Amino acid sequence: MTGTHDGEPAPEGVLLALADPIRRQILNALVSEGGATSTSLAAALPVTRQAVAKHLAVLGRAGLVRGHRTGREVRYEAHLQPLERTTRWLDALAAQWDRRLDAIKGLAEQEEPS
Amino acid sequence: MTGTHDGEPAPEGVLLALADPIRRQILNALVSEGGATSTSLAAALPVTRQAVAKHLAVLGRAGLVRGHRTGREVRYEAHLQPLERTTRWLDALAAQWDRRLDAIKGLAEQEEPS
DNA sequence: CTTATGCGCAACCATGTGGTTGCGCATACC
DNA sequence: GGTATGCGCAACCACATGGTTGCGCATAAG
Repeated sequence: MTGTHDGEPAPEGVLLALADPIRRQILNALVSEGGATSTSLAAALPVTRQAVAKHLAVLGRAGLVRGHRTGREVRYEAHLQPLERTTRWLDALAAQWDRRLDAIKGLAEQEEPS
Repeated sequence: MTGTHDGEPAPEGVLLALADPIRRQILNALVSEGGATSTSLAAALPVTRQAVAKHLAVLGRAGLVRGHRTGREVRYEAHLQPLERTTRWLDALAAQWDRRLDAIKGLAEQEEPS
């Protein structure tokens, strides 16, 4: 029972969202400028507004971005909580695996008298 | 000049690899058992050996896994350095964005006398 | 030598993704 | 009122992904 104690449900959405450079650029712009619209974002990126909208949807599903409508505009803002949860999750995962790997290597040395 | 000082080149491969549950299971098994073959991995997973081989290729491209051939078998082992680099990278990213968001919110309060 | 096992390669398929264009609607501007 | 702007929806396209099956080859086992 080598405790796989996961606990938190593995934030796949965040990993997936962050694995794309354009999505990172968008998030970066959102953070730098404290929010923006799909149109303004598209102006600074090499893709159309529609493509940006799709990326925003992905970021939204990951909980990294939320959009508030004001009049005919929709202003998107970054929400970093999921990112921080993911950071901790990843950290824990790496640590756990590291420990397990060390344990195994320790065993190997013991049971192999050379 | 709000220093984007990236420094490290953003480990997309690792994020992408880790965003898939099966790939995580594979990596987990590799860590737990100190290495395995595509065949033995497939036996414990709901997919064929070929599918596992493809996942191993993805993990390999991310530098998370390396395979050594011994006779007719190929034993794959986990390599965690890229994972740790990614952890640090993600951590730095989150911290940076957090600081920038705080800065922006600070400004907003200042220039808006209510 | 013959058989069994483990891998790699290739074809194939369904689905998802990232991108585009075009259109219609609602809100703001004059 | 009419015009311009911002968005959402839908169709469409090319390509990547995740999966399968089938085959052939090389190494181990009998």
